[in-house]
Amino acid sequence: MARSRNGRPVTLREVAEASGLSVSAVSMALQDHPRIGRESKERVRRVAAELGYVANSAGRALRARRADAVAVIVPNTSQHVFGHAYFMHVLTGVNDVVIEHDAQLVISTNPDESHGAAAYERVMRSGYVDGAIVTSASIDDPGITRLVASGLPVVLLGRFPHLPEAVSVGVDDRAAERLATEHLIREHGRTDLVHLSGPLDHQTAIDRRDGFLDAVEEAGVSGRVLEGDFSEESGHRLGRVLATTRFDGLVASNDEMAFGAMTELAAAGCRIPDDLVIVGFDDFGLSRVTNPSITTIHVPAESMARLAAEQLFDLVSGSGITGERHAVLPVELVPRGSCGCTARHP
Amino acid sequence: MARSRNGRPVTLREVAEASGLSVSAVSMALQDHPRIGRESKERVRRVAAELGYVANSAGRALRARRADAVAVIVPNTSQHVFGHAYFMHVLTGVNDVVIEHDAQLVISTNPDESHGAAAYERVMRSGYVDGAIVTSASIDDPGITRLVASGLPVVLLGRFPHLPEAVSVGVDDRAAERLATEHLIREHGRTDLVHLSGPLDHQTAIDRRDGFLDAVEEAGVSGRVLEGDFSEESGHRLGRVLATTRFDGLVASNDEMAFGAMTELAAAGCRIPDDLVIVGFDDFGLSRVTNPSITTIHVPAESMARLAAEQLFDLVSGSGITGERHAVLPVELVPRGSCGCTARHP
DNA sequence: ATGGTGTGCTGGAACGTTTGAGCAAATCCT
DNA sequence: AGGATTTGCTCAAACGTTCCAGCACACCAT
Repeated sequence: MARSRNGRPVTLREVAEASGLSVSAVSMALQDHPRIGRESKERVRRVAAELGYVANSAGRALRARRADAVAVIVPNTSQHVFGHAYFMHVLTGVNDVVIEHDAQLVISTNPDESHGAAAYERVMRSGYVDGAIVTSASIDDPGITRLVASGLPVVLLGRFPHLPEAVSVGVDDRAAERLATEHLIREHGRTDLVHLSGPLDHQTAIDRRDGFLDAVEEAGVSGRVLEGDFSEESGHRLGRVLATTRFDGLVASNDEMAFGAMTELAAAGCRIPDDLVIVGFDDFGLSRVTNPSITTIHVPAESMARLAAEQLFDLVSGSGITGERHAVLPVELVPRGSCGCTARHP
Repeated sequence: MARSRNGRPVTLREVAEASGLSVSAVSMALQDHPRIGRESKERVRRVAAELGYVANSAGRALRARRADAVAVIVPNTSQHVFGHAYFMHVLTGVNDVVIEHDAQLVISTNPDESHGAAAYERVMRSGYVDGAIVTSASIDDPGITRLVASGLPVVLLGRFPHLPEAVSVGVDDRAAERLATEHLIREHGRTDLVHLSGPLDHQTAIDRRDGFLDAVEEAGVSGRVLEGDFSEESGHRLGRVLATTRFDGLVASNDEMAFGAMTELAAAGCRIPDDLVIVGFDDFGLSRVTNPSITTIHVPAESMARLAAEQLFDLVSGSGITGERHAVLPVELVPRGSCGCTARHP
């Protein structure tokens, strides 16, 4: 029994009439307000269930000035940059927390950024959501800067050094890429390294490159940097370029690029991991299933997203952030076949 | 300038005061109503932009009885069944259409189904969304049945023969799996086949199994069925079982299972595609990157999702469905390395 | 008897928007 | 000139909810 006689959803007023109480009393009863009697509460709950009453979210949101919903915002600039898998992990993590808070999850992407105010700004301001989690945008995305400046509750996923006032959750990409590079140098004795970087207008790409440079500098080994765009295709392209040169270790700034380059280099006759060792970054799925599997840095995207969502709910509720304003989660190196730490599949 | 002096977002009333018109006139001006003068419209638009006015969605939804939002519902039963990649394709497709309609996209999963009314039913009834796209649920999910019965606008993704009155978009799994099986029989001369099925309380798994059986029966070759659950792990498990038996062709009902089984069988010394040919199903990403890559059936998940979203908006707007009530999209066989159609990576 | 406190409820305003009814002035038709 | 139509706007109600102020009554202490 979902809709009343007039064909519209059941309202509080109908529940009130059916239970012989006022609308206010019913509202309070359903909220378990202490000033409503035991019996009345029970009767209201029974009647509401019978009629299939569900509170209208617009009415509630209008009055209570809360939507009980948060958005995950994906600036389209990064939609191509970050592959599918990252986003899925983020969604999974955020969703868990959203469910715990009995809220709704809205996905908002930006159809075209040139077109005046970003679409996600409208979502935020319209009150359709109470706050947003923003997945890594390019370093100078004006929309993000404005969103943060507007004072609406926002938690950034990634490192945003130019927005120090914003709450963020990220990993130490620089230290991680340094770790990965040192693995190739120390454990596998490599001395002639190449780094495939992401697009250098992305903080993530910058940090990972810097970590690579830290490691080669300290170890005093050779280290070149080639800029890609985080796509498998750019890995292919750079792989073809590299096939004609000499080097013994490849540090790719994500797994897609590592895979693209690995495919090309293997096709060119390069034996992996004997002639060449490779390390990727992210561990969102791809690196585990290739052959050889790709040694990589595991980024705990789901945990990051969970934490970000928790911070966001803290922010929305007005209580302060419980954790740090700029949380940095630990990463770890996952040794696999592409550096020779585990055997190649048969 | 996003919020007015009182610290709250700018409302229609403030725009009205600032432009010397009534609230109604401003509302109408912003909707480009013919009965509002040219000059007034321009002035209102200028003032609204200056003040950073964005319509409150709760107010609008309450009055207009429309949320301008749709949900994508993922029953948690299928969250494990369908891997990450499928969902991403669905999201991408739906999102495109949602943006075209200037609407919002809500993701709704079901925290725990035993717990009375499904969570997604609440989302629908609360008016937070105008309709929903439901991704394939198990065959007897009571929540879906109730949702469809409630008369709320819903489009199902997948085949739901027991819900003939519901609008749906799917592929012909049976014909597709038959095609895949015939490929192994005709092109590769195989005569002793095994099918790894999905969980047989899912329509998709049933249809694919039936397609396999159609093909082996017609060709008069041997065909066994082993039931898995669409997970890579179940592929591993069944792969280990199969490693001790004789057969020359494997028809897996998705790519994850194909990959799991392939890994085990290769580890057991089986040469693919020489000793054994394998075909998967889905082509959501995995099958392209393994080595050997997996021959598979390409499921156009993104197109399906686009179409489903378009149907849903038709349904919501009250105009009839433009396409068929039960759309079936074509699939195609993608020959790769696991059946010997393309070379193994070097 | 009087004031004080607690309990259980009702009335009504408010949230921001849309929209039908209505109205004054301008314009048109004959 | 007189009526009909058009133009450009205003008024007020309505959407469904929450919650503050208030009221009636019962109970207690003085």
